[in-house]
Amino acid sequence: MLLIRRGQHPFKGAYALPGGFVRVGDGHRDQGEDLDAAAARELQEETNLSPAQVLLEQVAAFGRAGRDPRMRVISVAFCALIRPDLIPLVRAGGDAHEAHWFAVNELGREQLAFDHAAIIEQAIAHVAARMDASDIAASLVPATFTIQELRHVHGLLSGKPQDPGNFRRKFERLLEDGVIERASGKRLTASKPALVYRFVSRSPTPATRRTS
Amino acid sequence: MLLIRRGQHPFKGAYALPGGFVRVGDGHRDQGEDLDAAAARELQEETNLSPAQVLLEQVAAFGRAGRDPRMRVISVAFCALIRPDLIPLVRAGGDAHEAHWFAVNELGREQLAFDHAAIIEQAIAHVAARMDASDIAASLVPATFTIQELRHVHGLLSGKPQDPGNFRRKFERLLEDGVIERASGKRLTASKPALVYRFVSRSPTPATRRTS
DNA sequence: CCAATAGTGTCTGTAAGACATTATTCC
DNA sequence: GGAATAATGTCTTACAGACACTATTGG
Repeated sequence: MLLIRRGQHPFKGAYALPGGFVRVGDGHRDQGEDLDAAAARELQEETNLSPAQVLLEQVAAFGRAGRDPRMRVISVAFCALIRPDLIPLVRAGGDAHEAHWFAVNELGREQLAFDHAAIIEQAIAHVAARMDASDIAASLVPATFTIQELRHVHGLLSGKPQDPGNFRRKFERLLEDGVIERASGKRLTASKPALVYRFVSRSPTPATRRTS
Repeated sequence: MLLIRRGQHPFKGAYALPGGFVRVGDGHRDQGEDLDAAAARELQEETNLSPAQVLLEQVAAFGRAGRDPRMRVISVAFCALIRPDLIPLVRAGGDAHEAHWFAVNELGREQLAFDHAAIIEQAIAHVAARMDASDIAASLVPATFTIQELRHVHGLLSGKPQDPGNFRRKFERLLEDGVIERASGKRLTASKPALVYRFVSRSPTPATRRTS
C-alpha cells in the first residue's frame, strides 16, 4: 500500500491514504468531473501512473460524521491495483512528499489517520472477494510470472496459503481457457528454475471498471 | 421496487428512486448525521419502516457529472430489502405522493429518471452476489415460507430458475445448520399443501450492516 | 551427493447439474 | 380417477482439500 505520512495537525505523524477532492465545477454550466475521473486524476497526480496501467475500482463511500475533525467530509474510496513491475515507475509527486510503501497489515490502526484503517480493511475484502476474476490477479503480478508467484498472491489475499498441487489445477484451467500462456525464458532461483507465464490479452488496456 | 413518479421538471412523469440529502450540519460544532443514519432516516420518512425491520446496505456511490441536470449531485445508493409481509405496512409519506411498487426489470431504462436504471442494475447485482448469505434470503421472504417460495427468490436473483431437487439439497443443509426450522401449519395451494419454514433467529434485529 | 525449490500424481469428500420418480391434495 | 404441485431419489461430473511423490537445478 502506498501511504503518505501526514505533516500537519489532525493525525500528525500518522499515515493516510492519498486522496483529494472532486472538482465539482461552478454551477449550471460546468458540473466538474466525473467521480471516476477524479479518482483517475488523483492517481496520476500522486503516483504519475496512467489509469490505463492499473485496475481502478470504487470500494465504497465513507461518511461517518466527525471522521475528519476539521470539517464534514464524505469520502468515496477507490482502490488501484498496481503491478509490481510498475512500482519503480511510481514517482510520488504533488502533495505526496512523505510517501512510503507498506505491506498490507504492516501498520496497526493507531498508526493510521482518520478512519483509513477501516477503509483499507474494506478495500482488502473487496479485492479478495473478486480474486476469481482474472483481471484482479493480473493486476497484482508482474507482466511475466511463475506459478508460485501467482499462488502466493492468491494466498495473501485469501488469507490462507494455497496448496501447490491444488493451485496448479486452477492454473491449468486458466491455461486451457486461454487466460494465461507460456512466456519465454525461466525465472532463476536458488535451485530449480521455474517456467514463466503471462496473461494473454494484457495489451488492450484493462481500463477502469464500470461505475457511474 | 418502490419508485416514485416525478411530478416536476427534470424527467417529469418518469419514475425515480426515493432519496434525499445527508444532513451535514453547520460547521465545526455539528457535523450532521452519519451517512448510514441518513439512509435509515430517509427509509423511515419515505416508507415508515424502521431500519431494524429491513436489511439496509450501501451499494455504491454514483457521481457522473451531469447526471442531475439541475446541479452537481453525488449520490450514495443504498438498497433496503423488505420482506413481503411487511409491504402492507409501507405507508408512502413525505414527498412520496406518487409511489408505486414494481417488479424488478418491469420498467425500461427510458421510464426511469436520471441514472437510476444503472443504480438499480448495480443494486441487483450487489444483492445477487451475496445471496448465499442467509440474511439476504431472509429479507426477501415472508416470516414463514415454503421451500418453493425460497427457491423462486433464488431463481429470480440468480437469473436462472432453480431446479427443485437440487435446491432442496441446499435447503436441507440450511435446516441441518440450524439456519432454518419447521414452522407449524401448511401453505394451501391449488393442490398439495406445502410445509412452511422460518428462519430461526429472526427476533434479534437484523440491523444495518457495517460501513463507516 | 545434498539441499532446495519446481512441478506432478492420487485419493477422498462435497457439491452442482440434469432428470426421473413418488406423494398428497383438490376437483 | 385425474390434474396439479410438493417432495424425494439417483446418476454423473466437477472441483477442493490433503498429502505423497518426482524432477531439476546450484553448491
